[in-house]
Amino acid sequence: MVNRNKARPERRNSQYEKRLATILKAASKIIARDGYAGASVRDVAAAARINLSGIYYYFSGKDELLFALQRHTFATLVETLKKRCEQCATPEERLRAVIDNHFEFFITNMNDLKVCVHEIESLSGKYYDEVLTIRQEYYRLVRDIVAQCIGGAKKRADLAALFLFGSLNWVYMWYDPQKNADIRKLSGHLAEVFLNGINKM
Amino acid sequence: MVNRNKARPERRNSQYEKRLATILKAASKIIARDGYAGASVRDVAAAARINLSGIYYYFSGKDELLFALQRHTFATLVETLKKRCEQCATPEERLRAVIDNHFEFFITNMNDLKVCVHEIESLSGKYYDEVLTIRQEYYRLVRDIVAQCIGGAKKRADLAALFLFGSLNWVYMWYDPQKNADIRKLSGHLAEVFLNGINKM
DNA sequence: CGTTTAATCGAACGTTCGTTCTAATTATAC
DNA sequence: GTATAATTAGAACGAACGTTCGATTAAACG
Repeated sequence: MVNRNKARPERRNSQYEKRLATILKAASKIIARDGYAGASVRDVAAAARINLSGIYYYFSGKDELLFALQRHTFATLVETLKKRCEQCATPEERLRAVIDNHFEFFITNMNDLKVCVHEIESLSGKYYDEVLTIRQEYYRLVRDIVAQCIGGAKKRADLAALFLFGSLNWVYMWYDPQKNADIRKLSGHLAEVFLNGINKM
Repeated sequence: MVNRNKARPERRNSQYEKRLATILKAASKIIARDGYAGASVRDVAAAARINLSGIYYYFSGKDELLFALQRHTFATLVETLKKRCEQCATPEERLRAVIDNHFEFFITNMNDLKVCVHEIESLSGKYYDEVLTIRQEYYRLVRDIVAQCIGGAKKRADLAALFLFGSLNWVYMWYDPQKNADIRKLSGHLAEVFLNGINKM
C-alpha cells in the first residue's frame, strides 16, 4: 500500500503515464504466460525494464496490478462495443457487432483479453467486485441484444448469451495468427452459426 | 521423485487405492478453488487428511499430481463418450450424445473438469504431451461428428467444433446447481442452437 | 513370535515469493 | 541555484513454497 493511500502526487514526471502503460503491458504478457499466481512481480519488473520496487511506486501490490489491467481492458471492451452498436440499425447487426468487436479486440490485445478471461477468479474483495460490475454491464449488453434477436424470451436469451460467451472466450485457446489470418471470416462464421441457431429457438 | 522411479510395491495396504483416490479428489477440489500455481501441496494434504510428506509417497511431485488428475479425467470423458456413441444411429444423435455426455460428466465431476479445462497449460514437457494426446483424441472424435452433421466440409467443421468446445468448456464459469437444476434442459438447448446453426452453414 | 517391508509422520532444507525500508538520484518549482 | 518532491535503486525481511530425509508405526509373512 504505497501510492493509493497517499495523496496523489502533485508534480509528475512527464513519463509517468508511459511508464505505467509499459508496466501494464509487461504484466499482461507475463500473467498471460504464467498465470496470475504463477507470475512473479520480479518477472513483470524485468519485462518492463524497471526495478522491482519501482512497480510498487505505481501499484500498491500485485493484486492492484491485475485489477488495473482487468478494469482497463473490460472498460475498453465495453466502450468500443457501445460505439459500434450506435451505428447498427437492427438487432442482428448489433449481434454481429458484438462478435466482430470481441474478435477484433482479441487479436489486437490478446494478452490482455486472455488475462481478463482466464484470471477472473484471481481477484477478490473490492477489486473483484468492481471488475464484476463492468463484466455484468458487458454481459447485460450482449444478453439484451440476444434477447432482441430471439424476440423476447428472457430465459432463453440468458442461456444463449452464455453459450455465445463460451465460444468467444475460448478463442484464446486455439487461435493461431498464422493459421487463422482472416479474423473477419472467423467472426462471420460464428455469427452465422449463432444467428441461425437462436432463430430456431 | 519417490515412487515412480522405484519398482512398484509388491504388497500393498488394502487401502492404497482408496487413499490414492482420496488424494486425487482433494487435489481437484483445492486446485479448482485456487488454481494449480496457487494451490499448495500442504492444502491438498490437509484436505485429504494425510500428512504433507504422505503425498510424496503416492506422487513424485505436484506436477505428477495434476498430470494424474487430468489424464484420468480426460480418459474417462473419452471413454464414456465412445460408449454413448455406440448406441447412436445418426450423426445428429451422436452430436447430442457429445453435448449430453459433457454436461452430465460436468455436474458429477465439476472440480475435475474445471481443473482439466482451466489448467491445460499448467503442465509441460512429457506430462503435457501425454494429456495433449488424449485431448486431441477427444477433439477429433467431436470434430468428426460435427463434420458428419454438416456434410463433409472439413474446414468449417473444425471451426464449428471449436465454437462448440467453447460453449461446453465455459459452463463451469456460470453453472449454478440451484439455478440450473435440470441439466438435461441445458444440454438440450445447446444442442438445438448448435444443430440449427451448423445445418445452415 | 520375529523379520521384512509398506506406509505414515514430524522436522527441516533451500528457494522463491510479495513487500518494505532506506538511501540515492532525478526532475520540477520558486 | 537551491529547495522540494518524484522516481529509481539496492538490500533485506518474514512467510510460504516444493521437496527431502530419517525415524516411526502398521501390516504381511515365515
